[in-house]
Amino acid sequence: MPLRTTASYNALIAGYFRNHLPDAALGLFHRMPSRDLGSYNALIAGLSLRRHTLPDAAAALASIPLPPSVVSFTSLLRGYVRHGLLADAIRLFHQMPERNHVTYTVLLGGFLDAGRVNEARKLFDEMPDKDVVARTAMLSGYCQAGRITEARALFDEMPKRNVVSWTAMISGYAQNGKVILARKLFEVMPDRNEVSWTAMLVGYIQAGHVEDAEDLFNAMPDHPVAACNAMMVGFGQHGMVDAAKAMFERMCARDDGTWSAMIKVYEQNEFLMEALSTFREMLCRGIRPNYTSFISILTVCAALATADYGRELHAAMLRCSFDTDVFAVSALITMYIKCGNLDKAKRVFNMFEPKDVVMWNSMITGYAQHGLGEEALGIFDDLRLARMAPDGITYIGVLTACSYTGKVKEGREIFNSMGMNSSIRLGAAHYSCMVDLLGRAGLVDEALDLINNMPVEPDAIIWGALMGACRMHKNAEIAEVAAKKLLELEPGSAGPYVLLSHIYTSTGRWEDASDMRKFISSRNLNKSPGCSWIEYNKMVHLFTSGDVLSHPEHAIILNMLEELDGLLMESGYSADGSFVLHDVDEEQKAQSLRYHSERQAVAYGLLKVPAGMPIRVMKNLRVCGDCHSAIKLITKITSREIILRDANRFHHFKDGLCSCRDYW
DNA sequence: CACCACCAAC
Repeated sequence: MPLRTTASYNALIAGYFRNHLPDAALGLFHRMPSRDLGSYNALIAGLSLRRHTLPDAAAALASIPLPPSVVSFTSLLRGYVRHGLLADAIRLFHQMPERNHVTYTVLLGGFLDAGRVNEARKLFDEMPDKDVVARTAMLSGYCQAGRITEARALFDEMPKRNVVSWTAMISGYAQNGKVILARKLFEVMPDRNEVSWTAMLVGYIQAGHVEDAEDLFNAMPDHPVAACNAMMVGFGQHGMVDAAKAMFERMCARDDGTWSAMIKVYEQNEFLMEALSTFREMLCRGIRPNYTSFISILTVCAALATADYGRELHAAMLRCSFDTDVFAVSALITMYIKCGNLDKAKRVFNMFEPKDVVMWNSMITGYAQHGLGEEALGIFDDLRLARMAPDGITYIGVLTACSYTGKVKEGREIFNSMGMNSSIRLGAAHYSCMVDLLGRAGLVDEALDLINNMPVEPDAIIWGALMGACRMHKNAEIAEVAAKKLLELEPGSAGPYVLLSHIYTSTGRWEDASDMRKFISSRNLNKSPGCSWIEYNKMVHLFTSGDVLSHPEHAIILNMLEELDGLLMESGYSADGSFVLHDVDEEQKAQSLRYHSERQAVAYGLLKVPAGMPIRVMKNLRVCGDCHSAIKLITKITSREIILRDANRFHHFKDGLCSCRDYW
């Protein structure tokens, strides 16, 4: 048996740590015949990889029987930086007996990751001998902060540049929307590696130039996995799912990023089932999901509202220690919200520190979607107490909450306060929230006034909000104004015609209504198909409007639907026929109200979901008004609780009432 | 120790 050197043991220890086998590494460390400083350094570096073993790394450093070297200290410093413990890193840096250029560069990276660019620059200036690595780190720090002029100045000042510095500068231009400048540098750089090619490729993809990206991809000497992954994402962003899938299938060397890119492509293009099955296939092949694939799959879960699967994912995330990442936890919160589990969402939210603005927004928007105005405003107050700066999306959430709960006074105050806050740019989305708020509250004239005086061009969403308000408050005159504008902006869509005919009907203008109906049926207008689904027994059961027969258990579903009809009739319910018309845009070929997809899903839920458990139904479009009334009554007759998530919001039905208070 | 990919809210 060959004699093993201490150095080879040390290398093996480092390898075990890198491959997520800390126990094997520790075992070997304790078993090895003799240890040198390199062994202790490997141990410290390994224990610094995971956040929860950082204290062990610090203890190991303190207990080395030999005098520690710069490398020993720097390994722990790297651990602190990696896990965002910048205060500890700074403290350690100052305690260190000596520092080399690596030490400086590690801490520099810490400042840059935290966005503390000016402090990074201060440290950089204090650095005795600045090597090309430190310069490049500083340069890319400026680029990430969007300070491209300073980055370029640093680049021009550099005494020596290597391919990494060139690539950093190219990437900086590319990420800051200067793809032409990036290309110019790319053309003149002395030598390129595959990272340079990939950086340029990503520049094109982020600028939305898929064709240029494809040309560059074809010109590349070889195709690194990162470039293929980026290309897939680029295809996905342009709806080219087939191209992305072809790339995925052609690739022989896939990494975890490839899998998460494929899942992301499916998720983004609403191929939700494909996203789920791809994630499952990845697990089957024994590939550890990285946190990005968790994020994508949580987003899929949120869209499908598969609560049980979502809970499983949460458990898996905890096992992988991904619950420390803001992005992943935000996705988790949104998943719980969209699955209707607000308590759990709030608990996850409360536990996570430090929260970023997106996380606050997730929570505020979540409450708004559930029609919980008080709670949304409460979180908004907490946000301000925490001295967190709200952004434009925060206000969309808060205004939506006010709108859904009729808080006109609060909404007006908040809207006006936005104008004072110079860091918030008032966009069309904010105006549409406000138009919606005023319109729902019956202040249709004021809403029209607001539109006429707004500084940005009103879009289809704004006119649509006004139109909806007109229908709610039976204002045919303003509805016609809004419809005309809507038809200019979106000539192919059926929505405005349908709304208009509905308003004519409800205001007694029968002839106009009839003309409108004829017009709608004579033209082939865009109608999106309505569908609803329900998660049962780890499966998603999908129902489409007017088509009961495609479900394998259609016989019992039909029975249930008929039974429900009988019960509804007995309690004096009569179908509101006016919604048949309204539903032309919502339900493709709606033949009968009771075949609406949400009604089928509710029937299936009543059959399958155990008594005492709420029935959770999802719908891709806005809930039909007649179904809304029927479901209210169903909860009273059957003493069941039904939670329906439609395209806009949640409806919690219980004891014959809905949480939206019929205001939606 | 620096350059490329996979990443949350509307």
